[in-house]
Amino acid sequence: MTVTLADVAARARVSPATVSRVLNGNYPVAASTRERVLRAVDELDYVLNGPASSLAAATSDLVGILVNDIADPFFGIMAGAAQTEISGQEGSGRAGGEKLAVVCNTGGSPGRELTYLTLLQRQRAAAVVLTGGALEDPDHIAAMAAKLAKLADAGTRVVLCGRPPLPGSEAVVAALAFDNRGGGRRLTEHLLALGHRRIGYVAGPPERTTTRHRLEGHRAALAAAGIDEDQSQVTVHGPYARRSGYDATLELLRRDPDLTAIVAANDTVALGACAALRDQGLRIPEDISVAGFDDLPFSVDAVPALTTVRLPLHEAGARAGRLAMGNEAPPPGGIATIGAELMARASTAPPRKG
Amino acid sequence: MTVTLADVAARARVSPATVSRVLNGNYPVAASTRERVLRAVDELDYVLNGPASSLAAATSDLVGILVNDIADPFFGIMAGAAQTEISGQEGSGRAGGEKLAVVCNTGGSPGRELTYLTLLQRQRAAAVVLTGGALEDPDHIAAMAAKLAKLADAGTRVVLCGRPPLPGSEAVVAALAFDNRGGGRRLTEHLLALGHRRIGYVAGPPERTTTRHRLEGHRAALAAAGIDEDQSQVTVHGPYARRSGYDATLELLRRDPDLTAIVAANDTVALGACAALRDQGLRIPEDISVAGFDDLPFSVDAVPALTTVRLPLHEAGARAGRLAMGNEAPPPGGIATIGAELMARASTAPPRKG
DNA sequence: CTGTTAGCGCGTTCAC
DNA sequence: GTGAACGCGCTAACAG
Repeated sequence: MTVTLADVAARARVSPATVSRVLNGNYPVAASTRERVLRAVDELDYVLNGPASSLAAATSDLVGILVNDIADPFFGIMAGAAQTEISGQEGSGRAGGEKLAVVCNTGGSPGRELTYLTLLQRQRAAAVVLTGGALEDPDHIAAMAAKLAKLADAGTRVVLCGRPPLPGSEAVVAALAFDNRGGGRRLTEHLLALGHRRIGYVAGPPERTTTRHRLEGHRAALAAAGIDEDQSQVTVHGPYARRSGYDATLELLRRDPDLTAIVAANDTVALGACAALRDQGLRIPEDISVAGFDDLPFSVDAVPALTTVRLPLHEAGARAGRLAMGNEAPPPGGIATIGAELMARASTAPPRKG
Repeated sequence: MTVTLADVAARARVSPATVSRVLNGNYPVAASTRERVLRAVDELDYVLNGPASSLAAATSDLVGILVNDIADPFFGIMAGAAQTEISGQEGSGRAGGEKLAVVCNTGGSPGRELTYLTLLQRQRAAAVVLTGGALEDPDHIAAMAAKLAKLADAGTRVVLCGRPPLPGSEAVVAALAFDNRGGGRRLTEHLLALGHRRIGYVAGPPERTTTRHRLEGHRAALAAAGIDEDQSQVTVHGPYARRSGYDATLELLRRDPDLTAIVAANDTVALGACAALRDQGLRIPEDISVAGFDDLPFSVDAVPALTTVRLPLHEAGARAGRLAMGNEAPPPGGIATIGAELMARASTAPPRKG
């Protein structure tokens, strides 16, 4: 039924071992033999049996990329860059020694995250890239650290991209962490410099590193400016979604109608915030300023163009891909912090005098 | 080093076969035995060897989802829905009989598309879902048809989602095609009803089914309204990207400054078009109307809100996932057309008199 | 309900 | 430079 290595060997009048050698290209083979084998492969339309070769070699060419939300370009950009770096730019359809780079959508669920890791472990994946913020629940952290240690132990390269180093797991090849705290601080400093004092904050889901770090940066800037009031009144948490920005903004306005600026957990949330403000008849930035985070492609096209913090998602993803392939030396200590740059645009302006 | 089925069997004082049976849950096993085995699995932290079991069973739990651009929510939404349907909503980290749903980013390259299919074939994937428009190059169509036939032959379920049925391949379980032609026609009819007569069109890349069908719908509406001039003057092709919409719009304005409306290949392109128009000092929709396609989440938040055509991406992806799992009966003839609904919003209005 | 026996298809020592 | 033999870890018949 299905053609095997032995069939190819018979047709090429060589031994199975030789066929294996030309296919893997790791041993010297006479040019004439190699050609004969390749021809037989073509004529028979032979496709290597992945499971069999993985079993025999005790490794596979699978590389998993985990994302929290595949419908969010934040993850799509990183994953795409990593995948390109791993699978190679072009493809002939032949499929030589390529890796199979593959993205897995956890939906932000810790259970699914662990399940995917187990599934990848089961496949003896060559590498795993974890993108985006992590959940800070102690149980989950412990479970993740244990799982990653086991993966690393089995020879799987583990790379973190846009995620802070996991406490208690030195099993990781490299962690590329975004400077969310610094970015958050600079963004709020920008607002403070414009003269804002009453700033609402639409935060991401609690217990996520990304959420916490951005919020900490925000509050650090406020504290440095001598704004010491309790911020919990003007902070609302919610998922990283447009809808959340919309609802939270209405809530913030209800709590404090005198806010002169709103900082959102990310650009998507900021867009929802803008919609809510418009629906309330408020003009941006004349009546109220808005800022986001990430600088996703659509942010520059928003009206008004969104002030935000740029994260080099593409570069980070590509670098993670290279690290996963072993094509780049890990940073010193295995940890690199990736800068976050303020992009001041039209959605922020000085508050109204009055 | 790594613990195997035999280790578990020894610890549970049963035969390897029994362990296999409780793990796969396909044979009756005494409750007491099953519990003993499960405990041993836990104590030993055993993880099934995927390649070995795939080899023995001649099937795998891998399901591939191919997308043209993972950074584009159009694909992200479909892929996410399909993946959820396949992998299940929740996850305990245990990984029982779950499938490993996995998305592969072709970047729109035919070579990479074939490479990924070969890689999935090599893994003996349980199913493959192809999303989005297809390339119309005859060679590529033939190669794809052959490849899909071979996959189907090897027991892999093939499902098309948002892609028209492949001519010459009846190997496909089901094809869910979007009504791009109908949607395109209704959109342009809407513009015509508003009074527009000079309409520019920013098309997608040539030789893509999606591009062609949307354009055909557009032109069908024009023809039905008696507008028979050569449309090639007011049509510009480009990738499905923001930048393309920007550049193409400038080009269209140069060719015909009297355009009263611009139809874009999709919402992302439409956003770029809007940016270009604003940069030219034109107001939307007072000076010129703009329309997109897909109704991605951000489109309703654009300013002004974007008139577009809604595609039920989530539903289509979920259905494709169910079809891939064999959890839903294929439509009659294996082909279903999915409706596209006009969403008339603020970015379109009657043209200026004068 | 459970143990025994064979392979699944390939990579990898060894010899030659 | 090439072939022969063995085993990777598991599932699928068969018994019993």
